[in-house]
Amino acid sequence: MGRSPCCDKVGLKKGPWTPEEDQKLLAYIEEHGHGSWRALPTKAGLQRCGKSCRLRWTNYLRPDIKRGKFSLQEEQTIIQLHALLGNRWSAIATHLPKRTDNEIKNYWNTHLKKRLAKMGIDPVTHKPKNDTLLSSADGHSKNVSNLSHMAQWESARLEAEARLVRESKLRSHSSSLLHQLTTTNPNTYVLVNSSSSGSTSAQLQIKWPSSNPSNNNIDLESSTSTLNYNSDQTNVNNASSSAVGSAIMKPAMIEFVGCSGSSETKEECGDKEEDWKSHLSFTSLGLVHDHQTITMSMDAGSAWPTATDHQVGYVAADMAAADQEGFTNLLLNNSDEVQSLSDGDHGGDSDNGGGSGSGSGSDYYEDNKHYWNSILNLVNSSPSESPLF
DNA sequence: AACAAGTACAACCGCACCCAA
DNA sequence: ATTGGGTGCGGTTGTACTTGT
Repeated sequence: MGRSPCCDKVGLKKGPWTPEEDQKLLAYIEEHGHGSWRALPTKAGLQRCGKSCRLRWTNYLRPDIKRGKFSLQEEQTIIQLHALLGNRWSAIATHLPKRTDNEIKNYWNTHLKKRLAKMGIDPVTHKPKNDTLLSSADGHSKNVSNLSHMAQWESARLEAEARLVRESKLRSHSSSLLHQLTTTNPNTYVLVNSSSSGSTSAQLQIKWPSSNPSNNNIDLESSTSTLNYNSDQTNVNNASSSAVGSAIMKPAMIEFVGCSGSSETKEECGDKEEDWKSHLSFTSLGLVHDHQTITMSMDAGSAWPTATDHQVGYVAADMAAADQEGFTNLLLNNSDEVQSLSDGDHGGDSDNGGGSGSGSGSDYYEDNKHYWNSILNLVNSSPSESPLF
C-alpha cells in the first residue's frame, strides 16, 4: 500500500536538534501531551516532521530516561538477553529500566559486539566461532535443538511481555478479558498466576476446561516438541493487551507442582477447587509483570501430545505478583540459573528434562557453561583492566 | 599544531504492523 | 476487503568527539 511521505517535505529541518528545538518540544509535550505526532510539529512551532519529534522524545527527551554509562549488570543483561532474543532491542529494553532500545542497540554495536568478537565468540550466535562444526558433527544436535527451543520459547515470552509493557494502559481490561475468554471459548486454558512475589520462578496455575478431562494427559516426557513463535497471530485477542505465540511447549521447562503427576485426572487431583487445576512452574524462567495477560495459542497436536479434540487452546496467563525483575535478577544474580538456561538441562536439580536430560552430561552443555562463565568473568572484570578490551 | 583514524551516539530511513474509516 | 494514518522497530548513516601519529 502507498505511504504518504513523512519527512521529505520541503522546508522541514533534519539533523541534530538544537537546544531551542528541544525546549519547544518539551514544553509542548509537558503541556499538551504528544497526541498525534504528525500534527505536533505545527502546533509546537517546530520545523520538523512528526517522526523526528517522536524519536527525539522517545530516545532523548523523555524524563524517565537514564543516560550515561552502562553498568556491568546492564552489560550482562544485554549480552545474555541478546543471546536469547537476538536483535530484539525493544524486548531487551524492557528489562533495562530507563534505557531505550536505541541506546541499547548502539551500545551493543559499538561496545559489546566488539568485545565478544575479540573473545572469539560470534556475537550473533553467542557461540565460539569454531563451535559450529563441533556441535553439528556429532550427536549433540538434539541438545542444540533443545537449546534453540528454549531460546525461542523465552524469546516469544519476552516479546509478549514487551508488548504488554507497551500496552500497559490496557491492563485494567485484563480481568474482563479473562472472563470473556473463559466464557466464550470452551477450549480455553486459563493460566492464573499463583506465585509469591519475589520468587524468581513464576508459578502458574493452569485451569483446564472441566469438560475435557482428557487433556490432563500431558506428556511431559516428549523430547521432540518444539516451540514456534508466530508473530502473525498477535492479533488474536489483541484487543485485550495480549500477545499470542504459537507455542509448542518444551516439556523440560515444565514441572507440575500442584498435582503430583502429569497423568492425574481431574478427579485424582482432588475437587476442592471448582475446577481441576494443575500448577506449572516455569523454573528459571520467572519474569512476569503485574496484572498482565499473555495469550498463547498452543498447538495441542504437538505441545500437548495427547490432547484430543483441541487443535488449539488459548492460554491466557495473568502473570501477577511475581517480581517484575525476576528474570533480570535471575540472570544477574544466579549464574547457575544462567547456565541452566544455556545448557538446556532445566533443572540440573530436576529430572524432568525430557530428552535433553539424557544423563550423558554432554560436552555441548559444558561448552555452553564455559561460554556463559567466560562472558560473566569477562564482563565482571573491568574493561579498562582487561587486556582483551 | 595539524591531520588521520577510530569511536560513540544521535538521528534518519524504510519496513511492518495495528487499527479505524 | 481495502485503504491510509499512526506508530514501533531494527538497520544504517552522519557527525561530533577522542586518540594516535
